[in-house]
Amino acid sequence: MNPVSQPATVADVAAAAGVSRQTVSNALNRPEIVKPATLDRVRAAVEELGYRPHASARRLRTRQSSTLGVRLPPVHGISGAVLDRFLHALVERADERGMRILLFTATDLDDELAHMERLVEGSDVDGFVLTSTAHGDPRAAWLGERDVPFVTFGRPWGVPDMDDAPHPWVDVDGRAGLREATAGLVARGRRRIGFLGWPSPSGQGDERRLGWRDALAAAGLDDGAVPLTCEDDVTAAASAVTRAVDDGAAFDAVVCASDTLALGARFALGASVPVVGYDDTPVAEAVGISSVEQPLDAAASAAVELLMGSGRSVLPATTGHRLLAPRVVWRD
Amino acid sequence: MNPVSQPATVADVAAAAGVSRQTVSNALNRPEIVKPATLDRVRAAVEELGYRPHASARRLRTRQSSTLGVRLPPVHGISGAVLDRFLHALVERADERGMRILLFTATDLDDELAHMERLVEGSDVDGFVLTSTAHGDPRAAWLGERDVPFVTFGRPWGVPDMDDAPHPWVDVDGRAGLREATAGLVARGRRRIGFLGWPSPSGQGDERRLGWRDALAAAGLDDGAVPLTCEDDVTAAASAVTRAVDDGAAFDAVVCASDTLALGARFALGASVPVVGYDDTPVAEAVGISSVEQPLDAAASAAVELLMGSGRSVLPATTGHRLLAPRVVWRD
DNA sequence: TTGAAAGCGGTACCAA
DNA sequence: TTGGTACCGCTTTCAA
Repeated sequence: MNPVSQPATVADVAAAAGVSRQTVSNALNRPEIVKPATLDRVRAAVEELGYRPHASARRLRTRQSSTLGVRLPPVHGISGAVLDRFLHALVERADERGMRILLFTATDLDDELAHMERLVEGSDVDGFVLTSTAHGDPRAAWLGERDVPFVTFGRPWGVPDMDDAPHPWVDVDGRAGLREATAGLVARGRRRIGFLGWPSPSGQGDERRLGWRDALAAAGLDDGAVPLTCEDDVTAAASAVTRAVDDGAAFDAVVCASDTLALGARFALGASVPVVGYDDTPVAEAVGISSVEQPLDAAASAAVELLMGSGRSVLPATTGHRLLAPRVVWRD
Repeated sequence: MNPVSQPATVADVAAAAGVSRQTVSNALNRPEIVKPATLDRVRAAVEELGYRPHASARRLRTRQSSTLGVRLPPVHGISGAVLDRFLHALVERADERGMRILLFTATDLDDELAHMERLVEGSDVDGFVLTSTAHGDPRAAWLGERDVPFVTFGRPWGVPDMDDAPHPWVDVDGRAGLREATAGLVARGRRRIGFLGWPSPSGQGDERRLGWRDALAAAGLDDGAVPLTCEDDVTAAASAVTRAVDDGAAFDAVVCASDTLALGARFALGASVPVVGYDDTPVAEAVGISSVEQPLDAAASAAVELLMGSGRSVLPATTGHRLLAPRVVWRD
């Protein structure tokens, strides 16, 4: 294998193996229809010449890009690591199926649509993995009209029946996560467990609050429990908690809708009052705050599965969804 | 423009405009050699048919993938946001030059080489942007041997003369950053400014420590100033600082090699002693710690420029480098 | 099971 | 300035 010469083509391999180009192609793509002896010869030639199929040539012919488009969202804040880890897992899971991840960015929804249009019409991608969708998301409509396969990481908040959503989605069950977190605190002897979340309406935030309520109700502790809310900001969170305490609230634990909020709560309450955050970001780990960890690897797997079934190419637009259970990482 | 019919090809456009396929191609790629009237007809036809060039077909013919490969590094703790923001900027800057970013992951260096080999040999990428290189990095050698263009974000630590490195690189001048941070503290009246960094040898860490020393020396404050070191971990950092204080150190400020360390220092010293971190991660912002911010957008621009010059295609392996000055984000 | 030929959608080259 | 033709590397179709 000579690293400096021209890359080998099927023709070179065919010549070396003493077969036709077609047989080489078959040997690579449908080995079961090629006679074993021939297969061996071809494989030896491939090895010897260091042959690799030319991706663009194959894509031109097969009309498949074997590529998924993913938008890299603009801001990230403290929870940016979540998308990061999801993306990492996605690249790996996609790679296992012979798919690659192409990134794009956009300044706003219009710009994003324009980018997606370019990618689709240039046959650069076979589909998309979108993050965070809201009701009436124009991207979903646009893709749906054109039968471009896609899956969202995040429920399509606002559709009447999420079990019958217009497109496939994967999400993490934040309600279950906060239920588990709250129940865990109850099991640790806590009785006055507060919740700090975002102002309603907020799809994920409201779900998480419900999980807290579920657990309180199950433990018979929900008398007069009032959720606190503030923007997703450490300082705002600390103020909100401090204010509540000044007003007479006596928390012996707080569960939060995010690690940002949890960090604020921790600052307000000190280390003696356990706090549970959400997303298990590096900050939570660094500071020693318990947190609800999203199963991002499983989410990536599910996204790929919804898009590709069990095969190696993207299926025509499908439906279906997966709601994955997170787990609490305790750091007590 | 009918969204459901088959995508238009050059032949369709040519027929509609009453010209040859070649003229269509020229109109798109070298409009200056086409007669204005013809150009208009072609453009009208393109518009009407909603024509988009097929990216793979073009790439097959031109033998350019117009794609750069970027490895998504595995985990990245609290400073993961840095790479995230760099990546975001890179996608944007690359897009402006008609380049796209393809991601790959790898479990270790061997795996990474294998991935890179696949991408290069399948003509999937024209080059790479690598993050964090060390002396004798096998990737650099491998790419160099094959004349695959690449640029690293991070200096090639360990080469004898970085101004004459074997490959182009972009980096941020951490020494200047810590110099500025330390000088800023001096200007704010601080006199006993400590440094908390990583154990030597550490390319970036050692540079940052030098910046601290530079500023102390310039202010005549370097008598007996001893740097503290520990692993990049909040708890370890807090312990290291606490231990130093117990041993008699009387810091009235501390500059750190990372936000992680800064967070630990803040925990150990409280908010009354100013602390400066590095990377300006969301955590620093959230907690209100000053921090040295890397100019990631400029770094991405520089990376693209080193790879592509001012044109729209990747140049053959070049050399050259850019050392960018960071700035301190003060949060006092 | 293997081979020959056609074509995927563009662009390079050269002649008109 | 424009058009004709070959051809990039691969896979599909059809015949042998």
